[in-house]
Amino acid sequence: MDMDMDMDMGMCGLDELEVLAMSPGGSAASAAAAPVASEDEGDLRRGPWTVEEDLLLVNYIAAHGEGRWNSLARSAGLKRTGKSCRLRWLNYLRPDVRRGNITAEEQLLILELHSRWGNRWSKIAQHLPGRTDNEIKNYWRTRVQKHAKQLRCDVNSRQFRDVVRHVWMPRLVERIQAEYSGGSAVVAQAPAAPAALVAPATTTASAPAAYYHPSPYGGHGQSADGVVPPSKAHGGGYYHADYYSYSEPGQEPAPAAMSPDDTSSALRSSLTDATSHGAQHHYAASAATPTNEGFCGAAEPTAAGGDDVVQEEEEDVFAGTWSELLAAAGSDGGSKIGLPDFEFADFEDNLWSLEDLCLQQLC
DNA sequence: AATCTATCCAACCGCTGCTAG
DNA sequence: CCTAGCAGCGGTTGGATAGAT
Repeated sequence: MDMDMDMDMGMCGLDELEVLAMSPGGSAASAAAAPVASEDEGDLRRGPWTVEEDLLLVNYIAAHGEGRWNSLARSAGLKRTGKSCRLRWLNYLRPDVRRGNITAEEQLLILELHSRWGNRWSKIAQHLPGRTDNEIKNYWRTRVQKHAKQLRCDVNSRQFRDVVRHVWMPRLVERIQAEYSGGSAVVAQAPAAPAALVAPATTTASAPAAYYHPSPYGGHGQSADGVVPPSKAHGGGYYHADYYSYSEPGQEPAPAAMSPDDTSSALRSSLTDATSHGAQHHYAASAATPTNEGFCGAAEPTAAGGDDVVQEEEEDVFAGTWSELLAAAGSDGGSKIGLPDFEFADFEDNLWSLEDLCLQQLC
């Protein structure tokens, strides 16, 4: 786009680069590539944030709180737009932001909530403590859409939604149950401890190290546990080891579900039912409610309406085969069926391995 | 070792809705 | 009621990195 950033390697000394190597925002390379101010738009900076900027922002918010981002940016001495400050804070610097692997529970929740609300990332993120809308959006685009593509169907197509609902989500439920029964369970998925609070060498004495945690990322393939203390949730809510008991900010954590809608309780009951009756079939039954069905075809209220036509066509092409697939997934797993003509071999992610799914459920 | 490709994610942009004046 | 400013949202892009060739 118009990311006409000046590349200025000279802005960082070697010492700073060492610091930047463990700084939020990733690698030293990316930090080193941070642009100096683009001189247009009144000396406003764009591009990757530097450690110094992060500290300015964190320190200012620690002292004055969030909000009024434009004036905050000026007051903090940041040559950034308020928008940019807000984004950096919410997506990266906020102390309760959680990054790293999306757990099976989170995947399940994302799939469920997306089936209800479509690309309402912010709304979905509200139910995933510590996760940002940006991260969920990225997850969806890079992971879920990738698999839809490999299945040769539109991510919003009926076929894909059915596979998600009847095959992948039950599989995730199974996995979660296995984790529960295995003892490691969700507790192991939940962040074990807050990340070490490391302030860069350039941190001033007044820099609130408690607000500054290093990125768990190291670039590509990052896999780090989240950094959210299990009892603290995004937005001030409470996050339990059993996150199906997530309660809204301001509410006391409760042993029973206190979700704003029936999402959490539906998932929990599905899990409970599945525990005693067999995961995938029971979940599939509960997930395939008329409510969810009604969502089909309206997944993207803001998207171009032309997609519906495409989806209809896809249904014509796949309906029979997918019906068989899904029927087999929902009946006794003993029956062999003809598999639709998509490729299995490329799935490396075991959470999403269709090969695995087919072996377990269909073959 | 060099090059290519795929993946991931931070950060940007444009748009919309809200609200204060 | 109108308008400007701001906050927030969703879509998109560019760069870094890892893995494949």
